[in-house]
Amino acid sequence: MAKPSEPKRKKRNGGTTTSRMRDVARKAGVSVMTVSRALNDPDKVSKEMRLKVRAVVDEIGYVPNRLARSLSSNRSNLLGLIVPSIRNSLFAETIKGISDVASGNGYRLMIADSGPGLHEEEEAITAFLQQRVAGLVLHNTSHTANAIEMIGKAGIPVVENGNLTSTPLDSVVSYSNYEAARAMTLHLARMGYKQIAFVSLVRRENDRARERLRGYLAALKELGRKPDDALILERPPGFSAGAEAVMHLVESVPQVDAIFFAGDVLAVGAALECQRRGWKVPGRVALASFDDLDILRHVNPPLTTIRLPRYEIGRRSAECLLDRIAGRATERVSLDLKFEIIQRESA
Amino acid sequence: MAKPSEPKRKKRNGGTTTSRMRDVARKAGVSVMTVSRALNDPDKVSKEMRLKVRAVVDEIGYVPNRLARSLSSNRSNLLGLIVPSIRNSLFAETIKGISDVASGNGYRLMIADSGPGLHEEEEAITAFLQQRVAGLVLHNTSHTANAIEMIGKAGIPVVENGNLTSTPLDSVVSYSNYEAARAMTLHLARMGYKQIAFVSLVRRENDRARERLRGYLAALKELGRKPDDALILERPPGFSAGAEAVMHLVESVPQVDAIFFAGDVLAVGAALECQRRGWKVPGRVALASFDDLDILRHVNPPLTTIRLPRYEIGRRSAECLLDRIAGRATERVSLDLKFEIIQRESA
DNA sequence: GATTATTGTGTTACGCGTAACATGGATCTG
DNA sequence: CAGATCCATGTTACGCGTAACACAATAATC
Repeated sequence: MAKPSEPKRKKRNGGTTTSRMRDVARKAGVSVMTVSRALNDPDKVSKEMRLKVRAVVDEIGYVPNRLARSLSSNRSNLLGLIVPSIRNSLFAETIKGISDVASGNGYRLMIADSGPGLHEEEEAITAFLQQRVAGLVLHNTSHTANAIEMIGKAGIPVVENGNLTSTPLDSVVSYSNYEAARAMTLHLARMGYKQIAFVSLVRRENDRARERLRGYLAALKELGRKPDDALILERPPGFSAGAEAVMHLVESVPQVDAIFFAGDVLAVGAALECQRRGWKVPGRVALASFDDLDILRHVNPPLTTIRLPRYEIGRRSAECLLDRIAGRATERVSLDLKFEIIQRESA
Repeated sequence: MAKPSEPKRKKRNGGTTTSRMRDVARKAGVSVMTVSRALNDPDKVSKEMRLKVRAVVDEIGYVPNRLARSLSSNRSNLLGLIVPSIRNSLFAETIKGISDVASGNGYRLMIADSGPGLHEEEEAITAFLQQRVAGLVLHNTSHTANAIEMIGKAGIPVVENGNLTSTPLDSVVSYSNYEAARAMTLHLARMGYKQIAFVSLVRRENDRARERLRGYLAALKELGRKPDDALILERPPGFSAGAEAVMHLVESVPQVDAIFFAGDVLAVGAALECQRRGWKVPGRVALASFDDLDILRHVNPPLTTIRLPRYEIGRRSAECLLDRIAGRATERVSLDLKFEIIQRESA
């Protein structure tokens, strides 16, 4: 009987008092452990216990505390995702893929926008490790030394998915930017284009853009053509930059007959600009794009592009992470989800 | 001397061992409390302590455990955001606004995609409350009864930002979908259009779309016009649906002279479709859009639309939340960030 | 029917930090 | 110089759960 009276709680913020597992236990007349089991491992308790506990939980509106659970069990249900730009709709598909798998398995997704910089990525990684995420998805495939070390120490699985890097931190689920750019360049050459320009995002600190340029250059080499600096541009993201780039190229290098926009929505901006000016595509200049944006099919003419399995990349990345977290898989994965050239009318 | 030997740790997952504050304390020859203070409240410790602790932290690569901190202090640094569709680029700006403010203040953002359903939103809310988020941003302004009750019990600040609802759960930072749709409809009427069609997303479970329809109908009423069911459509999101809608309207109701696309990228799809078919815009039919997508400026002709302060909504939502969390503000906020009609060539 | 497994529940000891209070010395105060 | 005040640090007691083990009651085994 002389049960030591409940220790008073450390402190509580003002009015509202969230109920604890202990409150459920008391009300149901069982131990907290039984409540814990009834909620998280129902097979371990008898049916009547399960029902009684559930009833009390519903009655008092108990919301389990994941923080405490994670701390105690040393397992969190958080996944971290870091993308260079949340604004960029290209990532939306991948995010959705990750999000679907995560929430379908009881995991929650934290998203950080690192901007283009590696240092900001490191900060985001630090923050996520502090939250003790169970796994990380990184879009970048290059990182600061510090970031690499921290991730190594943390011992959590990581999937990179911006490029099929040959030197992943851990696992990689992606496609080859190099091969894709190379394939498109060769494709354009096969279509008969002689002067193929290449426009990408700014390549500094952007390994995808660099890989694409490598692929373009490799294709030129295979074709026995010399790269021409005047045909290689980099531009900030956005429609306007694409519009500007096509104007610039057509005017400054009149013999250009095809432009390969290797990133962002540049190609769309270019296509719309051509249309506005009444330039025939591909008559005046052919256009090709890199990303499988829905809108590419709807502009006039529809744009030749590369279809990338972005949703699938998200899905498989998350699955890979969860497999590793659950211990179902222990090997690093290097998964090439390929790409596909979609031939439409613009080139 | 007879210090009771370190209790062995409960359990550790295999190889990697994350260091604890205790390890830092031992190595620095101070108490854990001093370490805690040196890291979180530097003014409370002497300069030499601060430096010594920092040095040890760097040396052993200690990563503070936010889970433990949050649990112990009863304060988390997590914000939850629930949007109907992560895929939809409209939300990207708002997400960025929230994300910028959050990470600038040491908060982390968890994002859930609820889909169009209220029930899924409730699930996401539950999950976030389990993580003990410090605040919530909801795009929806209608919720299940259960969700409302849970949020009430949790006692955390909430900002809704999809519509300037007059019956917010707590605070609201948004614009009036009703007023915006009404204003655009009146604007189109002033431009001389007589038969103005209205196309929105599916209105069931989408209060924004319903509000916009209300605004459209209110404007018609003010104009002394009778709504015509044949001129009111709902469509799924996407370019194709917009393209289909414009064709459908022009063919089934030949006298239509303007179409107000009140949602998603429908208007863009419609504009591109008109262009493909060589229909003059606004000659054959005028087009107007609801959202301030960058691309609207680039299609031909540029689309008349409504500019919404989406980034600002995100930013102010997050600020409002943080003010409430920090106790800097205790009052509910109802902030109307307005909208602006952008007159371009399509109408 | 005694012995061994199985099942259901409770007990104890943490997980990793922070709040609140305690302590000892330096500084101020009149 | 006694007493009040401050400052830097330590001690204790939790926050809210789970892991691991203990234990009693039931079921399976021969």
